[in-house]
Amino acid sequence: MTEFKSNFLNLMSSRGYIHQCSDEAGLDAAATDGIVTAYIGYDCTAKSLHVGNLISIMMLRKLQQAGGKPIVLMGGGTTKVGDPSGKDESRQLLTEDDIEANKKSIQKVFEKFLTFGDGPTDAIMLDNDVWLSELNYISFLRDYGRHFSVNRMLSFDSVKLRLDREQPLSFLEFNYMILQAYDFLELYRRHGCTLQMGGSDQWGNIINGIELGRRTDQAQLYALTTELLTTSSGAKMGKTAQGAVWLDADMLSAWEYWQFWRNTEDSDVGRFLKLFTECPLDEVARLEQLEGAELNEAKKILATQATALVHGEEAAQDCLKTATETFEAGGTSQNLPTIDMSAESLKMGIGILEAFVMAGLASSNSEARRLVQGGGAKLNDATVSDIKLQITPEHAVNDGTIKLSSGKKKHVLLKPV
RNA sequence: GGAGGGAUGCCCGAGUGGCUAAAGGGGACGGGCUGUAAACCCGUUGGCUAUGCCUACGUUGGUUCGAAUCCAACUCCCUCCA
Repeated sequence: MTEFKSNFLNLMSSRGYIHQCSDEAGLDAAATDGIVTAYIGYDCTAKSLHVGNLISIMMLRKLQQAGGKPIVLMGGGTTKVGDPSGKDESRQLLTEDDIEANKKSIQKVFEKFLTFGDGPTDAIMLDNDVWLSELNYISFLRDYGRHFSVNRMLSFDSVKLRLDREQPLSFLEFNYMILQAYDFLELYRRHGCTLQMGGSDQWGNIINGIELGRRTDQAQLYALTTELLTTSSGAKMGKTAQGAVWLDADMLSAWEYWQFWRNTEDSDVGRFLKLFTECPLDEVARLEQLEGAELNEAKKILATQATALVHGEEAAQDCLKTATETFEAGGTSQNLPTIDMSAESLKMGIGILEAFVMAGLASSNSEARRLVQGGGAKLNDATVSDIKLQITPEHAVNDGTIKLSSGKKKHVLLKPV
């Protein structure tokens, strides 16, 4: 590991964020001499960011901790174009209304990680739609288009991938990298932003921005990327059965979020503690050394700290408590996800299959039936063997709730009201 | 505008008249082993008021006792030419 002079790069390096840097020495010097202003751009393609975006959010947080100024750039404009990087086919174009709604919803997350304000190192949030939608086609081409060589653009991975696979790449998407390069220049001019960070898939786009800045403004800009995050077994981070691991509590509960981290693979624990928690490095080193089942302690710390950042300390502690009660004491915690049901219909008797669907543990009666037949369905911790079983008020235990489980990990309480 | 190729289940992909709710793989879910891990092994994987019924191979019609498979028109996509 290289030793840096600046707090910023030392922090980034020691916690494993750095994959590639365009000019380590130059950036190190800049970060030592003054406040570095850096930005990361976020697409507005979904209502919430997910775990895959988390590493970059953490980078902005670390930047601020190390005395830099973070800029969160919402891609209100670039989302209208669509980033071809890493996708082998075009996405459906989103409407402007959708983009606007997504943008509003995404913004909330950042307030948990960054301090916004007017001070020199306070974070600011911008939307590139402000300048991109103002552009005049001809003058833009003459002022900036001439700095881009199509020959070179064709060699970029994001483009090459499509061409090699003979997948379509529209001219619209082809322009994405130019717009992203222009963003960097615009942020340099408006806010003195000299560093763009992002995942390694953004490297080409970032370098384009650096080049453009040098050619038009003789600016010295920098790129810093992280490894694209995968688990040790190679799976992309952030995808689970239900879909992405969202950061928004409305889309994924704190409990599920905690469980996601709790189920981290052994070999990822140390790496994730460094990237996704504020756990001191010597403590991480100690936790990493744990063997076998003891490593579960480290996973709980990982889960609780990571959850605290997104959902708050209190929610994280609740999750830890719930998990301990449920998995270690083998009991039933009242903090498990609870679904209300009608007490009236319970009196009439509710079919076990219907109950599993109601609890969200199965998407159809047939799926619930298969779950029962496969021996994975439990009612109050007892395996259900009869698909015709009727649930009645007599099944309500522990405070009048009924516990349904799918497999060992997923539990839901039904509460008659 | 011309010539050719394509559209199949969550995804990839086989299937060219009945044996097809549709091979195979991936993913996912459940079980086993374990530590709420990984790897590995086994099972499941359209829906329903269920020994039956309904829906489904781009859309709409047609041929046929019978169509994912044959025919026609249409929609969308790709490649090459202009």
